[in-house]
Amino acid sequence: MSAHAHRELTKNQALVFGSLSDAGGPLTAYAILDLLREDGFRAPLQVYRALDKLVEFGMVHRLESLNAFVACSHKDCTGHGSAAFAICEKCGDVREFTPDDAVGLLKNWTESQGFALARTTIELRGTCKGCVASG
Amino acid sequence: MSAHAHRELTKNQALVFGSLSDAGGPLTAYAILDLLREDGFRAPLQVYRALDKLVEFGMVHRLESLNAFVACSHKDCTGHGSAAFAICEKCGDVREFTPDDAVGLLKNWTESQGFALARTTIELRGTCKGCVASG
DNA sequence: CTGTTTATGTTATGTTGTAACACAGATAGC
DNA sequence: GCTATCTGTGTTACAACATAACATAAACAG
Repeated sequence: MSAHAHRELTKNQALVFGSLSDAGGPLTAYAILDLLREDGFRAPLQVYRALDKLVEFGMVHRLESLNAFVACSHKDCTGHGSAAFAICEKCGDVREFTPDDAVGLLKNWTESQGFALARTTIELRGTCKGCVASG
Repeated sequence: MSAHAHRELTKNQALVFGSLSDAGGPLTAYAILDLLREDGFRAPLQVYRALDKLVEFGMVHRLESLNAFVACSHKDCTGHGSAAFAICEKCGDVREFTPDDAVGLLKNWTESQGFALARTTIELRGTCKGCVASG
């Protein structure tokens, strides 16, 4: 059982996380809302409030450059290092990875500047291997 | 004379770039629109179209996590490496820097995956030196 | 001088995200 | 039991960010 399940999610949080897990890729908040209308969701705030908590828990990541959200691909997201994302602009696939070496260098820079780092956003846009091959 | 000026900007592009340069920090498209109403701007598209070109030219960067835009801090932006940004959540200050070492490691990862990298987004959130000291 | 490309102006609309207020359920302390 | 508080929820309305579609004009190559 994944560490995610250790946390007691509320009903709405579980529904939203389930949508993202089932999707296997990024969804916008409004896409989630549409998926959950049959479960009683009526308004964007129901989605955004659940997403806020899930992001806080580390179970969901926000993709700033897509205005979308994705379930963390790790079994246990809490406490892992900063995530990065490779986003294919052809097929929309998103690969999460953890570039500890690159993040370490960025941390070195922030420390040298006296900048107290709270959160990193690293998003790489391009074309994935499959789409390069077929395109 | 900076390399930026080498390029012949259209009237709207020059107005938008001037706003961002004068601001010395990030502005949203609608903030730019309000600044330029006295110059005849009436609609968001006038701003977005100019921003699209300025970003394409490398003279302006988009900050994905702020939905805002900032003039490149380099004299000659064309052709320089990928930029990164340290964004202070207290005072809103944005520092642009060029972490070639970290970007190099990210490129190594993409190459090992067969991912054709087109563009990197690196945005660091936290508290700048001044705000750490005063807070 | 005509076809093409690029920039522009304008209206309307689409997409993403929050404010404000009301209510329900759990629970800790008296 | 009772009430204070905290968290989650439901709903309406709205704010903020971005683009579609269509029309006009200026620049320029052939």
